[in-house]
Amino acid sequence: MIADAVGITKAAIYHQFRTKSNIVLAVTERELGRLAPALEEAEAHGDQLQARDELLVRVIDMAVRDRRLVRTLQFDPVVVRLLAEHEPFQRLMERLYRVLLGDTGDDGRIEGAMLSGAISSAVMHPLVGDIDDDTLRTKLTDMSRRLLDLRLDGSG
Amino acid sequence: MIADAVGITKAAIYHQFRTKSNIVLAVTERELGRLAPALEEAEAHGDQLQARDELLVRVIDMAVRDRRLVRTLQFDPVVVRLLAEHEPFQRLMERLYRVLLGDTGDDGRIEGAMLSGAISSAVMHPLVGDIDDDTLRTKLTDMSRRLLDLRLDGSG
Amino acid sequence: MIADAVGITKAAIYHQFRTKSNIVLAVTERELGRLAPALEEAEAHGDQLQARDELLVRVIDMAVRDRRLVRTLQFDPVVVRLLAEHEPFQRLMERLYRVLLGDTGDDGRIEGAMLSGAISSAVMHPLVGDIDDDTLRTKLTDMSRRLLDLRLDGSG
Amino acid sequence: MIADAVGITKAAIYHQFRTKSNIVLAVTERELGRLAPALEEAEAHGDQLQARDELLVRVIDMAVRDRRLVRTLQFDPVVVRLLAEHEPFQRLMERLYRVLLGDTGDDGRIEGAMLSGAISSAVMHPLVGDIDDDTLRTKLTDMSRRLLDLRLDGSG
DNA sequence: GATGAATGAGTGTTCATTCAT
DNA sequence: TATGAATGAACACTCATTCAT
Repeated sequence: MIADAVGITKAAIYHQFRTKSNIVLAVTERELGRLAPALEEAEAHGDQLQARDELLVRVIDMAVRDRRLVRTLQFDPVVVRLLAEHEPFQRLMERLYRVLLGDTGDDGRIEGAMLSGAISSAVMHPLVGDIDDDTLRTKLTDMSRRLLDLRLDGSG
Repeated sequence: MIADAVGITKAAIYHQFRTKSNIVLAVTERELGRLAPALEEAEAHGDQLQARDELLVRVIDMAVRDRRLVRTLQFDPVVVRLLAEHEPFQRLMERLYRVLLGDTGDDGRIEGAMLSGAISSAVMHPLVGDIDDDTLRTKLTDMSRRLLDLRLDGSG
Repeated sequence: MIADAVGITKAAIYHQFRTKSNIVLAVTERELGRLAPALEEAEAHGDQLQARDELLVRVIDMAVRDRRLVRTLQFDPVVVRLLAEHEPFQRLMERLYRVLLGDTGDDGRIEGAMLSGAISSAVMHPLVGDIDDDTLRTKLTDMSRRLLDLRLDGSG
Repeated sequence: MIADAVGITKAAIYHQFRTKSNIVLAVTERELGRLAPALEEAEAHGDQLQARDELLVRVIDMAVRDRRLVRTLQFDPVVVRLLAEHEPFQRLMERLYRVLLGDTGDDGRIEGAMLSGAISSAVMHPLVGDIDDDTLRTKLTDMSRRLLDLRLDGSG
């Protein structure tokens, strides 16, 4: 499917990436890399709510825009297992969760999983196709804030 | 895979279930059927928060106990498509969401998707294996309540 | 399929007929046995055209009435091979052809095959479904006579 | 079976032909394509008996040479159904019958079915194996002419 | 750097048959 | 007599991967 979509032969792909895993890792790295600036910014500004919220918005934005990518990263069993064993990816996710959840220790794992599961499930839901991107983004941000108990009542 | 795991021949499975779909539906029906009593109870007691919360607790309980089932129902692409076309299952899920989310109209779809995505992702997360069931249940209930804005502060 | 159609279990059938071949042979014998009287009559009256024609009419009649049986006997590869190895069936067919074709020696084989092939193909043709039985019978008799060069111009 | 017979793997076949249908269609097209010149010639020379007879001879020739092909095209239930739904094949057969039978309207269907059934049954008959190709061809041509009432008594 | 051809291992499914009860 | 459960062997088809060119 990948080869067909790209318009070259399977063998050509195997020339570039020795295995399917490599393709997955390459794509994942490239896409998640786009979150890096916002992540670094947030890490620099430590505990400020606004920085965390900013990052959350970016994550949701990416999920809403690249629904198919999200579906694959989150739900394709082969991909999931692969990424779970790929340290660089795991480190990135840990940093992401630490910032978003405010350094909640080991429990962060659960909250992180819930957050990403919630967002991914929402954007890939078949019936969500009708909803326009803006409404979806707003709704998702709203609920994610609630899930994270991220209250932006004036302060920052 | 199923046949190998069970230790019988493929043909023996096909003797019991005429198609793979039938296997999936049989398992799903059996497991989700267990939620029926709590669901009916909640529906009978209408808008009471306590009934909704009770149902939420049951759902989380089931997810924590049967992690692999949840993973399959929620994420296996074949299973997901099959269930999406199976009316009885769809009706059950709709009833479930209507009670849990308090009849929030069309938006309920997003919230429902987020809730189930959050719970499923949490229980199937590879790193959640270390966490004991009780902690996981508590944490999940807590966050789900927040996500649903289900506040049980005295009234019911 | 047979078991379902008859409304009993496969195992019950295997109790009566030890193999599928036996079922086929039993059915074939029963159905083709119905041609026996006309065949014996024709054999008794030797070279008379009328007797041969009478038999031809019976054969076509049976083919038109029992289209599905004909299709199976003539075209199901398993059945064909089975019957080709079953002496009693072969003997019956030989007698049939000898009478119909007027003892044409070894060449009778070809003519016999052509005759039965022609009739069977005609009755099982998908587009022949629209044609009413009488028209079909007439047409078939007509053409079969031509094929056999069976001219009934007054004499007998 | 095909893969085993050819001595390569099943997957190799699927590399060349995406489905079994494709194999069937490819073979059919290649073989029946050989009749095209004679068919066009006959169509050009309209109602002349000689052109029709020439085509008949070609058809019989092909059937005698490629007995196994004929058996499959005519009698394999899967192949038959497939070809019945393949328009190009249906169009070719219609043209063939129209020329051979002299445009006999709807009745042509029965005659066409009888002709092809007769020829196919003859060449695939197990006991016809002993008869040499020339004798078979002659006999078949002779009887087919009779069936079609194609008398070549001088005129053309 | 790319291609076409091939492969092993699997998946979903059917079918003729067997066997303990 | 009949049944339910099981089986081996096949079949149509897919997928990740390899390799000679």
